[in-house]
Amino acid sequence: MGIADRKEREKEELRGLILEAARKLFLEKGVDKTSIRNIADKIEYSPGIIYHYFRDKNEIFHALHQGGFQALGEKMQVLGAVKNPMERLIAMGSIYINFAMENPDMYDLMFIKEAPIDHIYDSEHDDWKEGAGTFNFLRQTIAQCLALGYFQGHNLEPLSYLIWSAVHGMVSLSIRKRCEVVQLEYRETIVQDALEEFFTILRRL
Amino acid sequence: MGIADRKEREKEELRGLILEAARKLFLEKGVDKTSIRNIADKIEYSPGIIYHYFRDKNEIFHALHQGGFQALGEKMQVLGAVKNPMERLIAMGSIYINFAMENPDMYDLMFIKEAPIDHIYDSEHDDWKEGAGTFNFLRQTIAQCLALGYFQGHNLEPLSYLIWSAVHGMVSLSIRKRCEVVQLEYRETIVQDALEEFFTILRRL
DNA sequence: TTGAATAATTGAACATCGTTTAATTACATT
DNA sequence: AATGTAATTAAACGATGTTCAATTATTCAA
Repeated sequence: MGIADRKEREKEELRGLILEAARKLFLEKGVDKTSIRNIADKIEYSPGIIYHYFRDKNEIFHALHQGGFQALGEKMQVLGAVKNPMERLIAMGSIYINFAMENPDMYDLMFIKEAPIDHIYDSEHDDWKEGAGTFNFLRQTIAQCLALGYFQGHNLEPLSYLIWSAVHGMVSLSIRKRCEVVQLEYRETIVQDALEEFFTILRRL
Repeated sequence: MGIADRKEREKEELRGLILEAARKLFLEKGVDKTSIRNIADKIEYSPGIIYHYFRDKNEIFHALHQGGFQALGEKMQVLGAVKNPMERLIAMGSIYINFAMENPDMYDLMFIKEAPIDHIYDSEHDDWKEGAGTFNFLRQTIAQCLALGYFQGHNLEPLSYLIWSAVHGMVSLSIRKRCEVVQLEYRETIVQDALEEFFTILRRL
């Protein structure tokens, strides 16, 4: 049935339009200030139509946050060239932090916001695939570090979580504007500087 | 003027009632699901009255979040007894994490949510006093560690931010439900275990 | 080509939200 | 008791996410 196919294609097309409009508005104004009616206005459809393509607002931003993981994953590609796992771990930290600081709204959506993670708990398979992939990559690299004798006396899983926590902490405190507590002369570069401290520590372990 | 005094007292009393009702609802349901009308219902007044005591919803939760810092500060009191700054730093980490895990909604309000920090930027003195006090205490302790020869080759301000980031990262990832990426057998105790890893690292520096 | 069936799309409505304001009630003072 | 002031309310405004009956567009069979 060629007609059914075209229908299918058109349906996908509108879905894409919705996502694209949502993405633009989201990057301009953030999740909370992007309303269903905003999106509908942008694509020149009525608000109701959106609910024929997405269960709710959360599902739209879940789809967008997948795009964020795609982008982060692509940035991580270059790490394939770094053979030494310790160097790779350090490069990974830099890429992660850069991504977060360059795309604060997207990072917020991916790692800080309650949405779109809420959505996952209601759906059938309630694991967070996007995050799991990224964390697996981190864990693998750290496992290789351990195998080479780095981080002696440390345990893989908690150490991985700690390292993730450290970089996440730096950027999330910055993104959520808790950095005014840092002395003025350090404030602007505090995330980068703290990251350097962290690298120094990791290299000594 | 005794009457004016009583008026003043009654006004304070109602303000207290609003805050108390807001606090209860907030601890039950979180910030977002606590509405002005909910609070008004609880104290059996009309919603409008709240705006004679608080500029907006944000100001109410700013007041509540101050209470959170008070509570955290009180828990930190015991640290006065710990003379060695390194031990004190470690104890501080435990208290911080315990507070966060025992009062996740309050921690969220204090360190993760956009509100009530937004509110501060609009007000005249745009610094975050509550957070600054806590961070100062951390910085002081780390400064004493440095003075005793710990953490050689590290810089006070970035190191302080890093240490804060690490503990904040652990609890905030947990509170915002990013822990499903951790392997199941470690998941339940991952924050405590990662904290132990962190202590091990700090002690070796 | 026409009529019936199916799908896509809309517009209006619902409940809720934070917030504002004019009107009303309660109270203190003269 | 009348007046003036402060406390309180009810109603409204413009949003929000979401649902649903009604409408329009499209496809299929006769």
